[in-house]
Amino acid sequence: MDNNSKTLIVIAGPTAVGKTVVAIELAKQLKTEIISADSRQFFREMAIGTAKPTDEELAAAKHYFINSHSITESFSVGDFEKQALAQLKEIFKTHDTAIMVGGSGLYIKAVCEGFDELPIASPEIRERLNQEFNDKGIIYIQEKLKAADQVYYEQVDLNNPQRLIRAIEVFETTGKPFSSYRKSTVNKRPFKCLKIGLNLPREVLYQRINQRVDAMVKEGLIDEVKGLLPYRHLNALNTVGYSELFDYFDGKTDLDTAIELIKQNTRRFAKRQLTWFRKDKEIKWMEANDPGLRDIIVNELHPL
RNA sequence: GGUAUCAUAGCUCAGUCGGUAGAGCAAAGGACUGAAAAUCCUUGUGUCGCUGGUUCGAUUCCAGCUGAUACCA
Repeated sequence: MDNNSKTLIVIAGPTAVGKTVVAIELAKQLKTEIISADSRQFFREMAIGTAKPTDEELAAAKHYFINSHSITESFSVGDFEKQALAQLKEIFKTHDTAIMVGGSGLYIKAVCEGFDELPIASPEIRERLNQEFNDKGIIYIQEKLKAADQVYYEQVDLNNPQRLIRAIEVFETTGKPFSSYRKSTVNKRPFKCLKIGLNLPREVLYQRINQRVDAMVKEGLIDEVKGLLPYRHLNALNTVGYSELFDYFDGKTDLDTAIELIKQNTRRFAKRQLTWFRKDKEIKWMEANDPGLRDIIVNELHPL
C-alpha cells in the first residue's frame, strides 16, 4: 500500500478543552489507536495533577505514552520523536489512520515535522552550566555564548537562560556552534498529518480549568503531591499543580492561595499553548463543544 | 435622622497647587529545535460616581444628589 494513504489525525488545543474525549470517540469510530503528545502524562508517578485519561477511557481505546515512563528517567522531546515514530510505524502496519492527541506543541512538531540532527548534551555539562549561571549571573552566560556562537547570540532572546545554556552545551559537546545545526529541516514522514485544533471561548475555557482544578483537589491532588515531595527536584515535577503545592508544604502559602495559583498558572499555560498553536497554519480550528465534531473530523479525511 | 471621610483601570490605590491621569496585581499579545505544564519578552484597557455652578478650560474648586464606611443619635 502507498505510504501516502496513511494519515495521522492530530488533536491539539489548550488544556481542559476536551481533547481526550474527542480523541477516544474518534479512535472508536475509526477503530484505531492513540499516541499521547503530552509532556507530563507519560510519567506514571503523576496522575491526578496531569489530568490523564481515566482507566475507563484508557480501556476504551489503546493509548501509547500514558504511564509509559518514570519521573526518574530522562525522557526528552527527541526521545519522544523517535519512539512515537516507531510506534506509528507499527500502528500503520494494520491501520490507515492513527490519532495523536496532546497539548505539547513542541512534541507534536517533533512527530509531524521533526528537528534538525542535534547532539545530546551530557547532563553533567548542563548541570555545570546551570551552576555557573546561578553563581555568575546571566551576563556571564551571555558572554560565554557570544564567544561560542556569534550567530545564535544575535538571534536568541538573551534574557532566557535556558536558551543560552542549551546553545552553549551543544557547543561544548561537539565543538561546533549551535547555529550550525539549525537548518529548520522539515523531515519527510511516511504519513500525512491532519491537524485539528480544538478551542472554546476564553471565558468557557477558563471556567473549565477552574472547575477541573477543584475536582483534582477533591480527588486527592494534595496527597499525590505530598507523596512526591522526595522527588521535587526532578524536572518532571516542575509542573503546574505540583510546584504550587510544594510551596504550600514549605509553608510559603496557605492552601487556598496555592489552589488559586494552580488555577491561574493553568490559565496562563492554556494561553501559551494557544499562542504556540496559532502559529501553526496547518491547524484547522473547531469549536470543542460542537456536537457534530466527530463527524466533521471524519469528513476531513475524505474530501470530496 | 445628624456629622465626618471616601468615590479614579477588572481589583487595591497614587496623582493632577485647575490644562482630560499612572503604579502594583489581574489580564491580553508574542517568542520558543532534546528543560516545553519549562523558560523568556512586550503591552495601560479609563465618561476620574451623577447633575449643575465658577472658569478660556473642572477628574481637580464649590453646591446638590447617589452610594460606601465610621462615629453620634
